[in-house]
Amino acid sequence: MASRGVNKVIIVGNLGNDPEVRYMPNGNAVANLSIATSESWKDQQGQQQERTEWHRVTMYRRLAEIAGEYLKKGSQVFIEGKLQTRKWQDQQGNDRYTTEIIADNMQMMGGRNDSQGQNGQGNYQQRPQNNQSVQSNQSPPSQAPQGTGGFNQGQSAPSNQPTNTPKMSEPDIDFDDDIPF
Amino acid sequence: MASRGVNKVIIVGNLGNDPEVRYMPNGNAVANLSIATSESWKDQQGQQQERTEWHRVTMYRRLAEIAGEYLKKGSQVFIEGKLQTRKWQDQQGNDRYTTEIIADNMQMMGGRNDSQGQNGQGNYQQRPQNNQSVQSNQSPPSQAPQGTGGFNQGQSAPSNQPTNTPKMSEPDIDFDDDIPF
Amino acid sequence: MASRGVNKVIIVGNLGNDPEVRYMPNGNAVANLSIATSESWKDQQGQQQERTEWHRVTMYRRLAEIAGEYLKKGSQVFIEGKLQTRKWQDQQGNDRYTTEIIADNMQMMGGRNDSQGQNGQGNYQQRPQNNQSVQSNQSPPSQAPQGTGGFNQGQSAPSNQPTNTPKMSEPDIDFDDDIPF
Amino acid sequence: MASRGVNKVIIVGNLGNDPEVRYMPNGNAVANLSIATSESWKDQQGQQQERTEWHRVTMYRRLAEIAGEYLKKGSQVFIEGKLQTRKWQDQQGNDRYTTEIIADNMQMMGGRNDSQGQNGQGNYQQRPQNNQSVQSNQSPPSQAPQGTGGFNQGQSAPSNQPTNTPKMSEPDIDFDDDIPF
DNA sequence: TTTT
DNA sequence: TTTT
Repeated sequence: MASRGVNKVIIVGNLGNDPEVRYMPNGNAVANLSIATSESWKDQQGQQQERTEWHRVTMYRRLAEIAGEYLKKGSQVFIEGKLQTRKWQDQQGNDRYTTEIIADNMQMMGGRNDSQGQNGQGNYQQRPQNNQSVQSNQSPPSQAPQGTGGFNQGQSAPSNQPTNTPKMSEPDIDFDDDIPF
Repeated sequence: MASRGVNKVIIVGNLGNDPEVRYMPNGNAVANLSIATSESWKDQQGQQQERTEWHRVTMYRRLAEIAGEYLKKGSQVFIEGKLQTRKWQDQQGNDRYTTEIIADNMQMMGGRNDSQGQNGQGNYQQRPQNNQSVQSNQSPPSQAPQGTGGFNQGQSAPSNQPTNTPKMSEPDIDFDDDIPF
Repeated sequence: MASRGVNKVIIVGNLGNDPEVRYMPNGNAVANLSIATSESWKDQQGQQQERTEWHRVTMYRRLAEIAGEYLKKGSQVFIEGKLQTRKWQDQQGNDRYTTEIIADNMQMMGGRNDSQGQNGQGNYQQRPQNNQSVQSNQSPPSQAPQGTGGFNQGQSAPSNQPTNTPKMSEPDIDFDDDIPF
Repeated sequence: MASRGVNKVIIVGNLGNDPEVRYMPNGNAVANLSIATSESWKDQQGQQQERTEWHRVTMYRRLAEIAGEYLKKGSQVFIEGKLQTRKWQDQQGNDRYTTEIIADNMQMMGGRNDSQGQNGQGNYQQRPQNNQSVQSNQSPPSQAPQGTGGFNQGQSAPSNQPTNTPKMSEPDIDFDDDIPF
């Protein structure tokens, strides 16, 4: 109910690979995504520079299933979650630490990146089957006072379907053995 | 379950007045807070400038009760929520709009950092009695999927449908005359 | 340099109309966008409910120009900015208040919404001419567009010094009659 | 100017130790902070559970100096920044990765809410030496402590304790053996 | 109306 | 290692 602190991460980036979805013994899904965000700037010499940051994102349950179904390599996605560093042992028995973003909210961007119908986009939040987690942002209309309604609500409609998303950077190959991420 | 879009606000500021707490017919608490954030900068003349922004924040249920109990004029607080503009009519019958931050997460600041006693500070998130809304950030160890099955729901979660969503919103009557904020 | 408080808004939504871009006497661009975010949930009766929230977003300088060039009705966009409520007088001389999101960072989603090549997407932030980094939250009164001319305009904001900051943003003339948004 | 993606972290937590401040050859300060955020919940058995997450935070220049001057073990602070994972080699020559939060905005919490004196609190953001505004998300390589001296390393540096940090940044001597964080 |  |  009460905790001390805020631990929030928000990223908008592209998947370097298709999501990896596994299932727990209890049937819950777990998805691992590798998402890239990049920033570019000019250095002192006026040279354009770019740096790509790869984020390891983990999702559970329904969110994991949705990711596995709608996201793929190259997909652009908005992720909201928290940071979590877990400890593990490598083959030599050394302690290792891997930091991941545990997602609790996801918004697929750009609709179709494979150009078809319209869909495959939307905001999904953790919404445990029993009644756990979740997020409030979208929670019911909390106080929803509205009333009339009126205009504009049509909502605007998005569009952006034809997203020919990209090759993205780096093949992102490898990620071998010992590397936690 | 799914929504399109992200609507998030994060502020850290000070209360301009003690929280105003009211109770709905159904017994739920509603709190209204006026929170200031300010920024300062130097203008071209090198003059120090400052601008204060006042935010109208609304909280419901448990969060409202906690605010009423622990916050007061001058308190520094971290608020996370969403924007919501509601329409109302002024005395002349004109449509008016007021934008508020509907909070779903609160972190009282200012614990003792000067090493003395301790006090009421901590992070509180919407955690409806029935089991609605809420936020995930703090949700149980969300990563913790494995294992059993159900668990986790402990607090964290909310479940979105069984949301006894509420009438909540209460007409929001009152708020006097003409001033929206 | 130092300010008290944090005032941050993050939304991902769709434009309800094409951006409205105007130019200040000093040549700086100002763009007004109407962006929708929506959330859906099931009420107690199990009925699917939806609520759309419309956000008024204002951008300055370079960001405004980019918005005018690449965004259109329906475009999905990520916006980061701060809340700002400005006071104005309606025709009856009554005080009115309108809350806007002053954007300092924008990320066009979904690449092409018109289906062509790949592009038209990317993250743009307020970035002073000298080419530093920037962001507005704390930045000087990023909204501060007006005034002279010159500098900083690069994009909206930053620079913390030469900001001819302002007495708030432009009168915001125009916007018709009575409706604040 | 333009980048693809958003990489943002927001935490509110307490320092586990006094900040470690070092200076680069070029005179720029670099601070390493270890900040804890915790969440609590009840497990299936109704047992109160708690999990603490430790975040490694790195700041540069002015922000680093302010942190060194005003923060200390136990201080509560709001941090906004971006995630950055740097690669380094351990003694066995294995690749290791450490994820840090490169801060570009800081708000010291805990001013007096109990009405007494006043103190060192406030929001400080990255503000390049030339005195512009700044922020890092998009900012150029904000970590890029320009100037000479091996700049950019700026970023890697830190390590707050056991970091066998890497070549990257600065000598970054010390920091023991194998543990990255 | 807060805070610095 | 913090904090509650």
